[in-house]
Amino acid sequence: MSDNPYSTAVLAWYETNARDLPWRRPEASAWSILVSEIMLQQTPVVRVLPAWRAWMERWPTPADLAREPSGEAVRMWNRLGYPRRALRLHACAVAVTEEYGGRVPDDHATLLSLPGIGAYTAAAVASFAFGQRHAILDTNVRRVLARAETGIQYPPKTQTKAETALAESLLPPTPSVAARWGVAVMELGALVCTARAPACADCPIAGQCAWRLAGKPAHEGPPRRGQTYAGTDRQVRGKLLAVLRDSVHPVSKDALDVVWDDGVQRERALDALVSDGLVDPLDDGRYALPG
DNA sequence: CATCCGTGGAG
DNA sequence: TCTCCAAGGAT
Repeated sequence: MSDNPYSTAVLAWYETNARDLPWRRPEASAWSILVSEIMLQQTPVVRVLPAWRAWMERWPTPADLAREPSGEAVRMWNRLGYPRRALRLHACAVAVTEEYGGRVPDDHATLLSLPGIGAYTAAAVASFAFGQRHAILDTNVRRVLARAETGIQYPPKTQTKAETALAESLLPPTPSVAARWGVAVMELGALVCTARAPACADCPIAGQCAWRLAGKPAHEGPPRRGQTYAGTDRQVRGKLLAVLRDSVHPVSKDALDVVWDDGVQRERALDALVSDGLVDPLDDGRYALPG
């Protein structure tokens, strides 16, 4: 096994162009890296930065977070989106504190067993925090590999086994190099090989990119349609939760009812929030963030 | 495996 | 305005 054909160029590019993100600094704890990865799930770096700083200042260790009620995590999460992540991060803190002596586990399988941590995040923490050799396959890497290797503009909508195999085949043999490679390809996708307007002129592997060499053929097949948001239960959930987040005290049912006209949809959304553990229905008929 | 789960910014 | 997309995970 030897390093893949891109690694030297990509690693050199990363050396010069990497962003100075706080969770990449040498002094960043494994826990702070884990927190950043949860926050970064489907959320842009620029929005995570201030949230991560405030979060780590308030709760520097998993034990600090674990002794808070989960509702405080939901409140602190503010408007980062997908608030179930806050709940799972809190559950993660509890598990790390109670089952692993307050230390973030360093093996992939154990990380994978923690709440809110899937294949990508487990690999990311094992690689970025502990320098291990794991394939990093996030939306950025998928796009880079789709273009450079497969020669298509966009990766498939859902991740395939072929993509996983490809990412693993490109992994440099030495763990420390592999870890560096993973974050470097991700950064290349985030800064150069972007979804809308890739800056091929600035790309260190443009000369070896199958998609570019093929003349950048446009995406084939049906348009990659994302779900619409307006009018969905997600929007209603967001409005309901915002009321609770912004109130120090439990709120009356009336205070929740005003945020959405359609009563059927509103009740469905509220029930779902309760079911998810994001909202706590009190005995007196009011509602609060979970205690 | 397809769908659901928030939010905000860029083009 | 409207569409697309941003370090995914759980079911």
